Amino acid sequence: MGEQLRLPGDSEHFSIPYEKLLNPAQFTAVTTTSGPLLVIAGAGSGKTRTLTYRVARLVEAGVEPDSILLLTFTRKASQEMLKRAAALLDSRCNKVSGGTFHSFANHILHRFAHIIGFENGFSIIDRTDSESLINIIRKEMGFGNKNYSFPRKKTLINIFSQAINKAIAVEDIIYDDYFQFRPAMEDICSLAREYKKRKVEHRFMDYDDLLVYLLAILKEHVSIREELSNKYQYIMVDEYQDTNLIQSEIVYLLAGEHHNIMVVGDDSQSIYSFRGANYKNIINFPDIFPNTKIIKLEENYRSTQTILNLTNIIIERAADKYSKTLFSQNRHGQIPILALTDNENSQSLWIVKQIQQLQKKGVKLNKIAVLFRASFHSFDLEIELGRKALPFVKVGGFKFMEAAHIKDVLSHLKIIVAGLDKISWYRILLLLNKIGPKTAEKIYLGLSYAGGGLEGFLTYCGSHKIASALIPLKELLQSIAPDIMTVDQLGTAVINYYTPILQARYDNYPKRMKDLEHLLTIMERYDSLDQFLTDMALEPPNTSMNKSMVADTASQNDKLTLSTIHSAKGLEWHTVFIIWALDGRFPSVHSFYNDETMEEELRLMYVAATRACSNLYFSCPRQVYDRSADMFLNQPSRFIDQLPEDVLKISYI
DNA sequence: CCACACTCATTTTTT
DNA sequence: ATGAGTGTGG
Repeated sequence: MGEQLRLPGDSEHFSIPYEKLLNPAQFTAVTTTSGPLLVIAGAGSGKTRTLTYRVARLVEAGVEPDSILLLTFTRKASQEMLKRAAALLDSRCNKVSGGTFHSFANHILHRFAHIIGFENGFSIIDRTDSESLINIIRKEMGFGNKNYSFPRKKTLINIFSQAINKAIAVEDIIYDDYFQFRPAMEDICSLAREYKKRKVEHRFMDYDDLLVYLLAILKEHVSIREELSNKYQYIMVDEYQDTNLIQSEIVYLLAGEHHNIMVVGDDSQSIYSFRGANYKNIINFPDIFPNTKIIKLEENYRSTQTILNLTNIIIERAADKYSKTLFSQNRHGQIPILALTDNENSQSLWIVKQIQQLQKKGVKLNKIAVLFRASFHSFDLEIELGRKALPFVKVGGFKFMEAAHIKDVLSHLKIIVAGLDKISWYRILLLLNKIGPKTAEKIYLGLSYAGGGLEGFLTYCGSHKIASALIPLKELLQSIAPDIMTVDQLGTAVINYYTPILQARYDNYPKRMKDLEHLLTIMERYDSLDQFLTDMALEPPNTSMNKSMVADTASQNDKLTLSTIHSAKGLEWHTVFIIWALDGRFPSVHSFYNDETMEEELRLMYVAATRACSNLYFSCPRQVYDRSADMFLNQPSRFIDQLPEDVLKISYI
């Protein structure tokens, strides 16, 4: 265990001077290539750097690139790391297997789909699709019309998803966390069963299914598990604190044959429990893999010591953690400031003023970020920024792929690939005049009776009234030849057809039209419609502007960032503003009576504050009334309240 | 019976 | 900016 990989040459023959370029802890992490390894990487401690060098090291030592598996939180992260590794060493690093758990699962399941009963493949449905399907079923089964309250579709999918990701029965989730829906328990459970059944019938997989089926295959088919484990001889998992139970089991089985498994993470930065992430995975890792070597990276290369003094205090209050204290060589810096303002708007104005002053001092806008707990927290600020013509990009919150008009266009494309996709047919049909839910159901039944797909639909004839309503759609689908047309030709055809509908439905259609043009430019890069749709479900672009596609002029790149804290994970800025640092907003009132949720809010504040390199500001209005909780919020966030003057300065605006 | 226009409420975080 | 619920009119 812990023995170093020795291959022809040994260390003096490595072309990269690892020892010189890394600090001692990083160097040990990079050169410990066999056996289980847990790296606790504090914020800004060079985690990405360590992973990158480790990939290069393995490849340089002669390991086949595609037998290295690098699992990351976003595909962007893995591409970035492999790109950097390739720049360090050579292009072999680009052949390393990598991606998110979900994209990896998709890749494997594609190969073994027949084993789990998906002989004809499957398509991936995103969260909104799941919601629509649940809603369709709910209406069919007549739930929600009774005298007790029934959860809305968002809540339902949350319940189902938590049940799966935490391996808890739906009944128990309701009993523990959704007490108000206990009268509807029976209905909810049968809805859950029906949802599961319906997904199989339609060959749909939601995000959770990807992981569940992968785990099932690994568990039940020893030969496949061994084959995969032998193929992926070196496994690395980034952001391990945000994995859930299923993911940790997948990792365990994949590493089963060799235990060459390195996980990197920071239990203090676990912020995804709402989707089943469990920071205990990282705490328990050494128990699951005996003889785990543990390395802590504690030197911070990002922030000044004045910022770390504050963040260390914040995280000290966390109950259960690998204790670590970050330190920086950068001793001097400005003490973080908490600004108390009269109300929400004066908070926005204060932020704008600070940003303008920073600009005068020569700080570029793209070095500044405003972070917040929930995406609607920035609405007022967005208006003020607009007034002062300060350009910004917003990350997180409402997503490009979830906008109604994008989903509309995608639905038309989906029925070309999967002719019986009920979710998409519904969506398309409801766009037409004279067609509501009932008629849509009728048409759907008719076209599936006729064999489904384009042909089924084209041969379907309903009553006169229905037939005339369907004429434009039939014309579109008649003109489409999926085998001959390119992906963007198909997209163009659909968008041309959809444009009049868009104009009739939305006052702001020019803006939405631009989004559709953007969608087309993405489609141009694909030569398989199926692949395009899969990627849109698995790795949707999360801002409406894709940086790599815009010419890199200085002015276009120099924008302020507005971001949810979740979306800011792993990033850093010269100056960071954390707005709404108000007790009740952050932490949110929803977490007041739940210790575990409160702990997570604390970690979230830690993540936010550790994004800052030089300047860190908090702000909050002195008092606001919260209607839903029926209380006045008038205390700064408990995570930064009552701190000594030399750690946090308070400023009354 | 069914579509549609209108109202009101409601928003944590996301692969 | 959407979703659910309600009343009207076809």
